[in-house]
Order: sequence, then C-alpha cells, then structure tokens
Amino acid sequence: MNQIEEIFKILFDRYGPQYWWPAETPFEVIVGAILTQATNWNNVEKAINNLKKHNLLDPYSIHNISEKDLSNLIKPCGFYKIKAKRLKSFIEVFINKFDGNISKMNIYPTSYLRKELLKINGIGMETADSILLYALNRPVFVIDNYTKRLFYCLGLGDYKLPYEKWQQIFHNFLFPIYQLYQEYHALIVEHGKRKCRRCNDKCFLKKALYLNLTFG
DNA sequence: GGCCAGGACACCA
DNA sequence: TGGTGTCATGGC
Repeated sequence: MNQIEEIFKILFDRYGPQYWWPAETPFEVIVGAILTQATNWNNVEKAINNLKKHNLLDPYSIHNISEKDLSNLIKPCGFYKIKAKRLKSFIEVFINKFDGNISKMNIYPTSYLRKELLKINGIGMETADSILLYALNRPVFVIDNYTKRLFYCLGLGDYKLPYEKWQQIFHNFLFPIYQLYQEYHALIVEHGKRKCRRCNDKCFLKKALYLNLTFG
C-alpha cells in the first residue's frame, strides 16, 4: 500500500463514509458545485432549497428565469450576482450542447467534457472536476485548498504546485475508481474542516502515518 | 466583531 | 506568470 492509499485508509477509519455529494440528482450536484465556490455548504443548501421551493431546480426553469430573479433566490450562498451569471452560462451550454440532459452529456469522454466545462465562464478546474466526479461518476480527483494544505503538511507535495500536478499525484497512486475518489475528497474536506486548519505534530494523521512508515 | 467557507476571474506589473 | 482585489452571505 502506498502513502496516498495509506492516508485514505487512516481518514476512512477515523471518519467513516461521508455520503457525498448530498444531492438528489446529478443536476443538483452541478448546481451545488457552482454555488459552493468559496462558500460554506450550509449556505448553499439554503440557496438550493429556495430553488426547490419555487420548482426551479431543472435546466429549463433556470434558463427561463431572469438573472436578477435567480440571484435573489440564491442570495443566501453569497456572491449571488456572479453565481447567478455563472449558473446561467453553464445552463446555456448544457442546453445547447447536451439538450439539458445528463445522460446525453455522459456519452462523451472525460477529457472532452473537462475541456468543454473549462470553457464556461465561472467554471474553473476544481468545479469542473467536482462535476465530473460527483455528477458524472468519472474518476477525476478533485484538488482544493484542503487537499493542498494537508498533503503539503504531510510533506507529499509543494503547496505551490499547479493544480494538475497535484492531481497527477493522486492519479498516479490510486486506482481510477470513482467511488474511491469521491470518498477520498470528501474525507479530506471533513478532516480539513474539523482538524487540520494548521497541521501540527498533534495531528492523528501525522502520527498514524509516521507509525506506519516506521513500524509498517 | 472578526474570521472563514467544498473558487474563479479580471487586472496589473 | 504570479500576486492581489473582488465578489457577499451566514455561522461560530
């Protein structure tokens, strides 16, 4: 077992399954992925519930509603004007290229979809990969600040490495199993939220890893 | 009252 | 290409 797999095991033993992504449909995952940018998930839930309450959580409803009305509904998640715009620009592509249909989107290879997602204003690498991993079940590892912070603290990567270099580390050392990637990323976030603001020697993960490295 | 949250992008040197 | 400001609400 390599160190990347080892860390997954330690985190999973500690925190258990995270049941990510908390959404009823792949489309809801995508909406959540855009709304959660730099935002606490609790606030995103409020925004999504507003959309549900008004029966607007589907591509064509979001397409038809005005940007201003949309921004008012998603207000609780913060950055609401820019996120309304971003949601709209995703929907535009989603409807024009994939008929607003996840199944039609899912026909295409991962590399093509990633490229198309990244063309959309407001969808960067992390959001694109979250969509691929959690909405489309593609084995693409999501790199966020929690990931970089943790693995930098553990001495497994330079914090300033570019996104795709970080991603390569995980792709190189893990089997491409989407369930594994989904759980791993969720565990990293959970760990980051609970423990590892500032990783120090008291961190159980560091201790466990050190013990495993020293004594097998 | 300050800090941070499941980022992305425009702008500038 | 690398650093910085901006977008903003809500919980602790």
